[in-house]
Amino acid sequence: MVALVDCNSFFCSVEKVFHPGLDGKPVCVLSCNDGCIVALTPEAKALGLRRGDPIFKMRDIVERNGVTVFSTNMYLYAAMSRRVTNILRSCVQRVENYSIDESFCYLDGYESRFDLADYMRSVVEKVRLCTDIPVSVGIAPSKTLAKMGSKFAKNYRGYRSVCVIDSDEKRRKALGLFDLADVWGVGRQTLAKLRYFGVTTPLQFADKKESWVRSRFPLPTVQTWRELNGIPCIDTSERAQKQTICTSRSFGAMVGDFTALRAAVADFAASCANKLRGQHSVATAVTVFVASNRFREDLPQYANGATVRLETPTSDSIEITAAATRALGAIFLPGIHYKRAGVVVSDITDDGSVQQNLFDHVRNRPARRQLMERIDELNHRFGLKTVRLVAEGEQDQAWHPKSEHRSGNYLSDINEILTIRI
DNA sequence: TCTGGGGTCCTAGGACCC
DNA sequence: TCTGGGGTCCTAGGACCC
Repeated sequence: MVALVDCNSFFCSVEKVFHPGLDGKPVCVLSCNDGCIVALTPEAKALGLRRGDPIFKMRDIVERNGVTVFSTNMYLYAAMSRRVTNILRSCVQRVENYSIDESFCYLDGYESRFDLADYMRSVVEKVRLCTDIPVSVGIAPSKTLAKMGSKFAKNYRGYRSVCVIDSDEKRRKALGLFDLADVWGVGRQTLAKLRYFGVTTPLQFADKKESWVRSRFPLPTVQTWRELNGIPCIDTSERAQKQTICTSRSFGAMVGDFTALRAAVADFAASCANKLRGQHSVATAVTVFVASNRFREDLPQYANGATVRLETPTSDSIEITAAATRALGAIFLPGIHYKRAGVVVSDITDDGSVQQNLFDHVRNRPARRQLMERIDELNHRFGLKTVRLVAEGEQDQAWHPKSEHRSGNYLSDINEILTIRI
């Protein structure tokens, strides 16, 4: 049996930990650039707000009902996520952190010693006690069923935060009640195709013959079918290294000037290089993409991308930024109001197995590597971008995303630690 | 005025090999 | 009359996830 532990309205729950008094109140967390709603409490949902709504269109509802709005603060959420995962690891031998707010706990061997529901309820209690984050748990023979269980646990108080699907009867009952669109692995396209074939509930889908599914759907959908029938077959183990790394942003204000756009791209490129070093990788391809504001029909539209290949795989900020700047030069058009840009590094390999290049234009790689290490150390100690390339420009630029309601980095920055007045 | 960011995996089709 | 069979690798795009 496997348990899926899911944090309820995670980003909002984190904000509520540090803003007591918001319990039972409508709270929203926004996307980068204060654009859309990405997380909201049930109270906010009840007002008609939805995940994905642009916040400027919802100003009326927000102001009339006193909805508390936060800018996204990923450092804070990531720090809290690590705390939750650590507690799970202290309770269950094998824990796989699946996303920032979800972990799978493998319960093999636990059923002989514990009642699984009781045991996981004690884990929920421990998480609550140590972090004040509410979580919901689904326990089932497969991950897809466990995820389904966690949704039942979240939506019905009777389960007391833990829903177990451990018999065929419970499985069929759950499949009959659950919304097909909410099944893990069923997206918009698959949903439409299933409906076309007359399948409207997870139960109808699970009751099809495997051969019927195989002949009409791609492999991932077949796996979902197996999982719904209680046969575990989805592997969620994390890769040691990411295969592509991307840094992209929408701009706080539109950018028309090449120098300003170049500064943004340099900033993203340096960030990609930093992420590469963080996982001890090097990349061979650097892609830059830019786009105008697709919502402004009154302005000329433009979107393009270009890839530069490097002769020697690298994680050096200077090289990657230079490559990104070249790629940008190839696609930059004057007269466009750019709203978004990004850098992707790909063709990633381990930094311990780099093929040397006889004609390498970088004369002293070991020294450059040390330079990057020193920069990373300084930035870790004194804050991100304390030491940066001149190409990245000043730290206060028009393109920087808006973040007008950000709470402090209470868990990671001594200067932003919570102040309590007694 | 204002609309997110970062990933993985699968598949079909083309290029190429003998 | 009649025009093969079997494979690999790469890439772009689609679908899905959080």
